[in-house]
Amino acid sequence: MVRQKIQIKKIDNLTARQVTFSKRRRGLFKKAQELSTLCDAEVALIVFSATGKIFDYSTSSMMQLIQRHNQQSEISKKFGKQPLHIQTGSSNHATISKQLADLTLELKQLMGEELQGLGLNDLMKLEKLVEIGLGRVAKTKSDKLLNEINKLKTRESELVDENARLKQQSEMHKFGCTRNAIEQGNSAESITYSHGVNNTNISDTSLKLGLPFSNGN
Amino acid sequence: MVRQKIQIKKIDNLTARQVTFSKRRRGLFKKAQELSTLCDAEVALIVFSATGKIFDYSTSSMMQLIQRHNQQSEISKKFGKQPLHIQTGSSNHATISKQLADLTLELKQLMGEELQGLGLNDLMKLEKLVEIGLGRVAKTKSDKLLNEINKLKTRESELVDENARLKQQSEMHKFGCTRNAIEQGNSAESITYSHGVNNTNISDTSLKLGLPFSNGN
DNA sequence: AACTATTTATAAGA
DNA sequence: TTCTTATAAATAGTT
Repeated sequence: MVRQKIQIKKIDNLTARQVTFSKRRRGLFKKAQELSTLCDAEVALIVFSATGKIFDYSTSSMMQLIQRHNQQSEISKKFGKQPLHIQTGSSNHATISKQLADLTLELKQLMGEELQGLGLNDLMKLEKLVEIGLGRVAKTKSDKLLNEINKLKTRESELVDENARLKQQSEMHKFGCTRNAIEQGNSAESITYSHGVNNTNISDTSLKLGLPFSNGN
Repeated sequence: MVRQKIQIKKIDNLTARQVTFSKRRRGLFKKAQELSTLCDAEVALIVFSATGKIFDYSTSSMMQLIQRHNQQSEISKKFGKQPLHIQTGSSNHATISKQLADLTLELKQLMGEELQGLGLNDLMKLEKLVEIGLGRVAKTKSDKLLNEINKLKTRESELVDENARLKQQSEMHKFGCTRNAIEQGNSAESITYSHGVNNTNISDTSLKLGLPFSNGN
């Protein structure tokens, strides 16, 4: 663009490319700063060099920028509704950027961070959403474990009943000795004691980490 | 900067400010594009006008940019280690921006999205992390429920033992009638049947949604 | 939105 | 990298 006008295409020479990157990067960041100052705009700029080095500028902080934007437009709306996720349909850049910003704060807030700006009402709604989200994961396991508990309780009831019957029989023996001894013995044998217990076993692995996380709905 | 050099401070006149915003914004985006093309760099630029309108530019897409960066620098490193969260200590802009980008992808991936670029190895590591994260929430409840199951199992064992003893006693009665009837009767009464079962009850509320989410560690 | 006088950015060279 | 400088590009003020 100077001694000679250049084509806007990748600079072949590595050194020249690096030099130009350095120069233009600084120019870009300067312009970004000027824009935000002159026009009272919020600017976020991230540049990754070809070698992976990161440079960035943003008015306020990146989080604050995103958060501020979200506060005015998202939370009051979205927290009233249901689904937190973004729609991945649109390929429009502005939409994607906005979704990026929104999602970042949403997820942070779902994890209990960046909550300073929220009112009591928003916090209560957020709490509900977190409960729902976590509940979905937890539900499958809860259901399974509850099922096990119920099986065990049923089994216990059976055993209690049987025990009571045997005890009663025992009492009867105190007074009436062998009366009905043969039929009582048969019914007692129809229950398999240790087998039922083993059926309720759950592998240690799945319990320790809560795995696998099959869909709770 | 032209007919007269201007001060880099907020432009007072609203119309002038809006015009300047429009002009400089276009210039900024052009420069951003040129930088990325000339120097093979990744650029993400987001601008919010004072009125809240959003403008953005990014090489590839915002998500792809973030993802690509993460792929080369984050996943192989971070997925090998443990904590997913950002450290909020540093106020350095570059750090915050990078954390923002990282966190966004991390959280999406933790929720099972944006996984296209990951290799099998990364996916397995990610799966572990998801398991750990979700497991922390689920652990408290699992622990409690496991505890209940174990109580019930212990209780069942007692009942099974008692039942077996009573059954044996019953068998003895078939052949030896009331021999030892008094001492067997006493030991049977020392077990309280229905009380132990009620102690293991868990409120329906806490089970249905998996609430409250008290810390599992 | 267009024009242009000037400032600013920067390519090439040192 | 930094500086120099010739020149392209951006843009403030005006129309």
